Amino acid sequence: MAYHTTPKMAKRKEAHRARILHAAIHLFGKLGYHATTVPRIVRQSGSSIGAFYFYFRNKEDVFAAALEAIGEQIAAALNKAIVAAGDSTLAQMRAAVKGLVIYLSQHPAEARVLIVESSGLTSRLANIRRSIIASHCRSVERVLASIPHLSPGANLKVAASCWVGAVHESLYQWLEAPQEKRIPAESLAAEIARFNLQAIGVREGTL
Amino acid sequence: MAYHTTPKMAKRKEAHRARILHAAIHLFGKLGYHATTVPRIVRQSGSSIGAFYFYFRNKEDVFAAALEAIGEQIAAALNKAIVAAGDSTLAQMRAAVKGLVIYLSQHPAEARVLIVESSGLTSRLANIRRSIIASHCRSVERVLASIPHLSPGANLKVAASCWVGAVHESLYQWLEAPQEKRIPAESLAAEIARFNLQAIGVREGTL
Amino acid sequence: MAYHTTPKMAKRKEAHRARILHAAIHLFGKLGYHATTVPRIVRQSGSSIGAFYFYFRNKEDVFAAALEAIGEQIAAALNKAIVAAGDSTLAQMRAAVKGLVIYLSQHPAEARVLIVESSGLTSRLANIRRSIIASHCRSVERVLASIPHLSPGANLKVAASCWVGAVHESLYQWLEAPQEKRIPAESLAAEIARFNLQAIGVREGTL
Amino acid sequence: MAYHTTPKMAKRKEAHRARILHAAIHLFGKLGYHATTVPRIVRQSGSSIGAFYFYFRNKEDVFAAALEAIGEQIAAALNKAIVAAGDSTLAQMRAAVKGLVIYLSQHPAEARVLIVESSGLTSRLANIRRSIIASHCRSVERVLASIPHLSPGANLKVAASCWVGAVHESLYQWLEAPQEKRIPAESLAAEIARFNLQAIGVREGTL
DNA sequence: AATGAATGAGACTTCATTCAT
DNA sequence: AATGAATGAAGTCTCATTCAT
Repeated sequence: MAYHTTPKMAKRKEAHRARILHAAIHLFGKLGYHATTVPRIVRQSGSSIGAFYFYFRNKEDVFAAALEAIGEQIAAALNKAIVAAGDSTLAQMRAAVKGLVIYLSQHPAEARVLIVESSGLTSRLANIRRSIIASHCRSVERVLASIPHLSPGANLKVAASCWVGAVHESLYQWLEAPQEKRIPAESLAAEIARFNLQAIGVREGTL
Repeated sequence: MAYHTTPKMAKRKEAHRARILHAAIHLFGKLGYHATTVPRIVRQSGSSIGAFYFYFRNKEDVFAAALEAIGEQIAAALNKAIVAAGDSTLAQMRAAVKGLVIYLSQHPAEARVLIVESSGLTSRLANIRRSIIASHCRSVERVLASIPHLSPGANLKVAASCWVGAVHESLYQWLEAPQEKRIPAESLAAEIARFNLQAIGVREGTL
Repeated sequence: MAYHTTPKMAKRKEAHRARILHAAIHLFGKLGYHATTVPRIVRQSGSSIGAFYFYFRNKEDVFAAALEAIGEQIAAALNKAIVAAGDSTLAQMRAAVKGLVIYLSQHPAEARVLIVESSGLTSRLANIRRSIIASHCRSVERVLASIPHLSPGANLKVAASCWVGAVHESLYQWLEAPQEKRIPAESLAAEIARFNLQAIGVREGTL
Repeated sequence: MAYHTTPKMAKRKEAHRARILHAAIHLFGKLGYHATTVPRIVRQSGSSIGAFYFYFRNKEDVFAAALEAIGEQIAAALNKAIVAAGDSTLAQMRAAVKGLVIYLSQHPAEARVLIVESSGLTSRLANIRRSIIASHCRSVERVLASIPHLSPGANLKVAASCWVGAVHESLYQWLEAPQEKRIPAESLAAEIARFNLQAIGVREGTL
């Protein structure tokens, strides 16, 4: 009766949890927090209500997990893009904007969860959202601080939030637009990068 | 037959409706759409459930009315600020950003309803929100188009959404911050204006 | 200030009441008791809620009035048909069945109110319905009693209710059928008359 | 994965559903559709609101289920009565009328639901009611068609609806009468049978 | 580890009726 | 006579969560 938790079982467990989480992100992105019901997540993931509450404390908990997973995925995507951009700070900044835009445009459910659906919920979720955004902002702020001559006297915190807001709102509108009216994700990324870089004093062509 | 609808009664009616709408905006801003229940709006406004449903078809309907009222108030505030700024296009742009930021910082409930709480709801509400934002974006776009030499080759639609996004996100974070950590609204406005103007090629000191 | 109730005013009053009652019958017949709301009756009749409650105590009251009016109209129609049929008892019976069927087929709203919609309501309304039906039954019973040799030993009360039930159910089904599937009202009347007359012992061709 | 739905549990489930349905029939018969509220069905059945909506989509749905259950019970009762009557068509017809009357007089709730309370509701319910009645009518029609010499030239559809209407209206009045005023159910059945058989040309004493 | 029947608080909404004008 | 704004009781239904199996 005293089972050992074999590695195989642990893997199955993890897979089951991941399946539920994945379905949840999909539905949260498509329907929003309130329209996504637990039974529906369960149906979509081919799991059961019991299993759902075994792996997650409650509905808020899956949303929190979803948000955190999205935050990590974005951080990873950004890192990869930045590393690939080489040593130039400006190239890295441009790569970061583009990396974020491209990643989110390719993962619309995740993008909607983060940008659209995570506002106006409980304070715990608001906190998680805020900490993800804040972490992005701090990254931007750090880089801005490393090239201080570009925008002397500016409040870097505000600049960083403007930077992030520009990315989010543009993406939001891009995601809401019908597929056939969208410009290519790459062009979108380039435009946003230009706007943000120029806003902090980088001239086109400069590096 | 119809001389029973006196002007005095019509005025009372309008006042009653406005009272409910006002309470609704207050609560939507404080609690969000879902946590704001009809009974609570009724209690807050000192009205009755019956009156609520006499003046509004349903909860979605008050939210729509709130959103539209906010859109109009903002448009009016912007207009006033722009007119007061004189004839210079740049002065007008700076005034517009400042006007919007100042207005929303002084009406936090309205700001939260528009920026934070109006996402992730029904598609009807998403449409109303979108049309308000789109109207702001078009205003920005129009002005950007009037000074084309500043940012040659840029996609004005994207630039406009970046511009609006920068305002919203900064304000969002400002509103979420505890009162004692906030910088003055005027400084916030100035910083955002600087970011946005520089992003479209306007150097500090230029006019 | 002390107005006299002139005859002209009394007539107007009566007309107003009749207009409401007529609209009510129309709607009760089309939608049933519960789906027919007071505001809808008011709108349909071009009256006002206040006027409605001036002329009728409440909703049940209009339904009662409708039922009574229908009862009277039917009684009148029957009388007319019977008188027109001459002195023969059998001819009168046949005329009565036909008169009822024809009348109701030409007044479908009234027919539905009486046959379909007046069941399953309050006990007061059930009583009114019952008394109308009972009055029909008594008429039938009386005639049956006047030709006792035809069905010796039969319980006339039961026979009368069978007779009335035959008329109602056939009409009900006729009314529910789509227009294009209906046989002519005259044929329907003739068939029902034959069924009922034969049931009490009258051979086809006999008079 | 699915070995958790044991037969024992399935049986409990079915019993729970049946308990609710039974309580619903009882109340619909006593109070009618509209006066029967879901909370009341729940209280009567010792169940819970949640369970109610687990087993039935909504109130209309229980009524539909009730109507269908009643239709099946009646069909079964009729079948039994007819089989017990032997091979003679006339004996079968008499047995059918008696079987129906006796069954309904012994199940007054079911009788009221079918005859009294199922009119004037939603179109879905009207359809179910109609299909039950139509099935009775078709049975009658079929038998009538098998003895065509008795009523030459008659419209069998109309005759069948008269036949069924006679049964229903008599029973309706019998059920509405206070217990002490009722004639025995057997007498009622005999009288109705006589009326109906004679209506289609069967003389008393003939077989 | 897994299942899904069961619960009930609480949301939204309707509509008959009243009453100040 | 007439109006229609105002009321609130009461109804239907959803859904996150628990717990016996």
